[in-house]
Amino acid sequence: MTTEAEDELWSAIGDPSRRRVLDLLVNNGEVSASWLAGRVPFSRQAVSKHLVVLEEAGLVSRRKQGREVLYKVEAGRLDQATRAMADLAAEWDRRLNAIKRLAESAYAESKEKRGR
Amino acid sequence: MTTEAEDELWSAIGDPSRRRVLDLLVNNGEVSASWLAGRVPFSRQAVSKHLVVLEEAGLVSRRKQGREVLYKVEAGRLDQATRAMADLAAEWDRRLNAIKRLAESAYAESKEKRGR
DNA sequence: TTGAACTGCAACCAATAGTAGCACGTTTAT
DNA sequence: ATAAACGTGCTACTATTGGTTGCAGTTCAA
Repeated sequence: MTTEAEDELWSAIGDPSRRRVLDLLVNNGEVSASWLAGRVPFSRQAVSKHLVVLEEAGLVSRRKQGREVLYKVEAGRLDQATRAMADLAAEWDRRLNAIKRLAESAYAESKEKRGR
Repeated sequence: MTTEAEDELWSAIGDPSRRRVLDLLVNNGEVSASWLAGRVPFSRQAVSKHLVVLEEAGLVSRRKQGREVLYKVEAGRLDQATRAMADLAAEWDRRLNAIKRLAESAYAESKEKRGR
């Protein structure tokens, strides 16, 4: 279930700081590291490092324009990532509900025995 | 959007090792740290530390029985966590699709102009 | 009662998120 | 044309944290 490639996606998105950066990119299109740094409680260098990680995970791409570098979200890859997240969530839900039903039927059975 | 309490959930689930531990707990009910350590590529102490984090995030609870300590998933809290994950994924999807539609209509417009 | 199993605690190591400072390239203004 | 200003990247440094080993304390069983 937890493959290595998916782990890269998870740890990219799992980090709170990177999630903030990603969220800013999703909502603002194509922007620079400095612009992002102005909207986030840590330095430009930290933003830049996170962008490297996100780029290695394929979640963002860069484009140099003059003296600045613009970053944007790779929609397809992010879609794949959110799908994986939703899948795991659904899988856990499924298991937990199965266990819950087991517990309820066990309770009903014991109740029946007590009543006998 | 990204509150502090939710960040605790995310970084709890975002870590690959913790996700493996959680997955084992979801699939096996109530088990001990040593049992978990036997099914995971790191030591019992590492498992134990992860369980502390998961417990502080409210995702698991502990129960002492004789000389061993049994852990189990707190279904309600995990449900809340997976819901938050799905919500963020949906939100990103929504934004990306909106942007995609914008781009397509802009393309159609430029095409129309070129054809004129 | 002696030994084995399970846990918790402390010390230590390695990786990484964060910082600050400097050097380099590009734009802009005088 | 040249200097100032802006944006970026690189390096060194610190702090946090995931991981390890070793040891001591409990509980169960022979």
